[in-house]
Amino acid sequence: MNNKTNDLDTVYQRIWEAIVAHKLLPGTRLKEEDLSETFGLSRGFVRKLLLQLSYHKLVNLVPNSGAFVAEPSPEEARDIFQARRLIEAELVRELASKCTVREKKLLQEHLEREHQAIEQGEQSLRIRLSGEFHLLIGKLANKPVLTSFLHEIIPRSSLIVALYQGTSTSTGTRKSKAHHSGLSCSEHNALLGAIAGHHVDKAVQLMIDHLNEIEAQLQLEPAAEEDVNLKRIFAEI
Amino acid sequence: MNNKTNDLDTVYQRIWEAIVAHKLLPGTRLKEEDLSETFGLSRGFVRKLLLQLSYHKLVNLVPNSGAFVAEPSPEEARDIFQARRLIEAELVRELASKCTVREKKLLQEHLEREHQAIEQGEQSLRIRLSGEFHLLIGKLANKPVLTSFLHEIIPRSSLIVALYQGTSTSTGTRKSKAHHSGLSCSEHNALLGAIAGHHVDKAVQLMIDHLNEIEAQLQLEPAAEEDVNLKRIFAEI
DNA sequence: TGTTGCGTTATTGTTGACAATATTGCCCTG
DNA sequence: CAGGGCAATATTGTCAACAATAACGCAACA
Repeated sequence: MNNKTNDLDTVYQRIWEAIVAHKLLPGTRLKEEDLSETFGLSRGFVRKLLLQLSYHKLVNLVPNSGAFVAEPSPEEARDIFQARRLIEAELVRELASKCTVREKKLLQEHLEREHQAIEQGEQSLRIRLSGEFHLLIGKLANKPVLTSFLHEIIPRSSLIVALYQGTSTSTGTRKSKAHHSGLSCSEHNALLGAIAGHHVDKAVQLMIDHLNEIEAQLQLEPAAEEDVNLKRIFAEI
Repeated sequence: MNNKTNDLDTVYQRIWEAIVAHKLLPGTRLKEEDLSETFGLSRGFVRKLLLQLSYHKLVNLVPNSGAFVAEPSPEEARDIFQARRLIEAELVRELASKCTVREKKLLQEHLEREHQAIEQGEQSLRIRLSGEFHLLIGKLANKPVLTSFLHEIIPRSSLIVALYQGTSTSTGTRKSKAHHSGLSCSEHNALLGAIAGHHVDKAVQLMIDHLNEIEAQLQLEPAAEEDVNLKRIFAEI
């Protein structure tokens, strides 16, 4: 109704960004009719959309109850990062051993955009680009299956990072966020150097270190139960 | 209409078995209405079903054209087995390092059923159980993400095995099939021994060898083009 | 006052009819 | 007789009304 770009993929991305940017908080209920009139889509489309989001584990689809944006647990977070280390180490090994000049250029261009996003303080864009850097590595490594797995867990990772990094005090956190952004970007930079230079083992190690670094920045305590959520926790069974 | 067990999961499995057992040949078109009246389901359900099957890459969903049972290429096959080696090596490493008696028993029971299926010549059941053995390892290893990945590629592997093992002469092939069945089962047996005995490195190596063995049995030539399929190959773009 | 049961409302799930699209067969023309 | 376009048909895609279900509030009772 309001926005012209209301095809399925676009709306999917808009919702995804809203989730990652914490405009839609974890646990929020997504009513079909609300989404339907917000984006000017029929309820049928909204249903497809929610189904896709649930496949990617960004929303939780509870039968006869509704769709809720996902609240990945610390255990899930750790599990996901472990899987990422395994898969991305392999992908980066593959790419580093056969990276062409053209591929190097593509990675460089991407990194440039990442850098711009940080400078211009576009947090949401930055998170997306940061994820897409990893996806680009997968794509260039030419391993469709492993790359498709990455497509499934990187959005979840983004949600996890958003969830577990900035929940404490305001000023201090903002500082650490900025720090983290720059760190991540410089690590991507180092990674690119190793890949382009065909330093296979080094590239693999840098990737693992990078992922460890991201995970280490998170505050993955067992999570103090919020009473509001209890209801849904039992409903989820 | 005919069968009582017409819930979504059951029908899904029946179709999957039909595909793996080569009752539905790769490239076959699956018309919504046909399926709908065959299983006594509404077209809406059939649609969901086909969507699920396409997520698992067992059917190819071409917009405005229909659903076709997938024809994984030799390249896809190799890619899938490479991914399996990576993931399952990790899962078996995890499980072997902390396998309890109870878990050992579960694996043993499963293997027993596999053995029975071979003895009774139930080829289709055997293929399913063989896949489920690997899934059980994943489940027991307690790595949800990696295990969910396995759930995505093992059905595809089954389809690939069905596709690329028995397309040549009849008697000779049948012999090799039987041979392969027994081999696979005995390899599962050895694997179980290493896992239960907490011989981590040996278990990992056995798993990799086992997967290599399966892949090696396949006839993954570049595949002589069948004229019938050409149409669809171009439509798939 | 707290709790249990019931009726109302709001939301999701399903179906069947209709629209859009592709496929097929036929006829007309060169 | 071959080829291209057009009409007929078959199949998929979409939507809107209806059914089923769960959430909510109110009232009655302990």
